[in-house]
Amino acid sequence: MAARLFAERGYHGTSIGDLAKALGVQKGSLYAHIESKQDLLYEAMREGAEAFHAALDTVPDDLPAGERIRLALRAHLRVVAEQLDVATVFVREWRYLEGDRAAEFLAERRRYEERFRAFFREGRDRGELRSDLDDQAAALLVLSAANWAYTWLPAGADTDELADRFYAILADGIRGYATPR
Amino acid sequence: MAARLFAERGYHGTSIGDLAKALGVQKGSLYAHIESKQDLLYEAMREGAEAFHAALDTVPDDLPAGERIRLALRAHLRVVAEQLDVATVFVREWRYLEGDRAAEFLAERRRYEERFRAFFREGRDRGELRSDLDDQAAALLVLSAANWAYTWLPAGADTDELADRFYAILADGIRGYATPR
DNA sequence: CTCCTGAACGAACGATCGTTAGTGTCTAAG
DNA sequence: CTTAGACACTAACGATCGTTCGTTCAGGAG
Repeated sequence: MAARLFAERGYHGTSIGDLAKALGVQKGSLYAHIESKQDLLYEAMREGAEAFHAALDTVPDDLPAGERIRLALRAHLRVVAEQLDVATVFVREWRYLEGDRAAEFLAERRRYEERFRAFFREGRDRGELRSDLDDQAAALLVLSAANWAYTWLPAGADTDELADRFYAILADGIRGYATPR
Repeated sequence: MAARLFAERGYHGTSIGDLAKALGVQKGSLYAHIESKQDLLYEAMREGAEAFHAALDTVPDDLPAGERIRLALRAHLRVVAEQLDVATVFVREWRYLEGDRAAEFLAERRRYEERFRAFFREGRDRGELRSDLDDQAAALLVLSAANWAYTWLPAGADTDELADRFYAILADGIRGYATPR
């Protein structure tokens, strides 16, 4: 609920009064449930972190690297489309977290991105991807597409198909067969 | 100057007092130069729009599509690294623009992204890229990497080399030569 | 029934917000 | 020398901010 307004108007652009009105309640009443506005931001961030990690957990370990990347992209985009508000807070509004909570977010995100990077690194090391693959750049490219998705993904989109289209390009590239190097 | 604080703390997280202090001036004094806080956001957005378009203008028309995409990515990342604050406002803070100015931004961005998409569409139609290329998805992938860059690009990075690394992956893909389809 | 607890209320708090107004000072053109 | 304009100052405006307070009320436990 709070995530929706934070995603819509930004953390600093959303007042306690706005949140209270959205809940049909006086603003003072909110403090029976929270200690501060920061709490609401923190809760939304936690929800996002759990959703993204849970989605990654559904990717089987015993598939080739390419398949795992494709499924990881599917999983990520699904979270964005199904929990757009929470995903938006996780990707964009987290930076208004203060103190330890900002550090906690950064650790959470680092862990998430590292799980992604591992797909590429392991895939190359096992010979399932190009032996000359720049795994850092490749991971960054995919993570960029994933992290930017909240800006354009419509709420009910077919994210599986979209992820597959991204992956097809990523897998084989855009160069024409007959194009000279 | 205003762009720096907007990028750092967000538009709503930056007060007129903050801006005045950064300029070594009393906050009332700012109103000899602007009409409202919105003006500063608008100016930063305009600066960003001009920088990105000017960068795209440096890409020659008479190169193969692949080269133009590579150079466009170079140009974009260079703007992000060299004008990080303004780029951040253009990519993230624009949404706090009100009224006509929000619409103006959207038109500006649509135009920019369309120039990018044209590289892919024309490249495929001319046979310089894969004939079965999903140009919409490919453009979205590159634009995502471009638009996300402000979150991780260090200020003095070698963006040309980075752009080339991205392009190498985009051009030939990540799949191993011996990997079965 | 009484008691306790959780939740909501309405009013108020001090702080800060963006903005305006009136005044003073410096500079450069007439 | 006078004047106009640009720019900075201080002070204050009404509005809104996040938060606290004392109170009321409903419902379940004893």
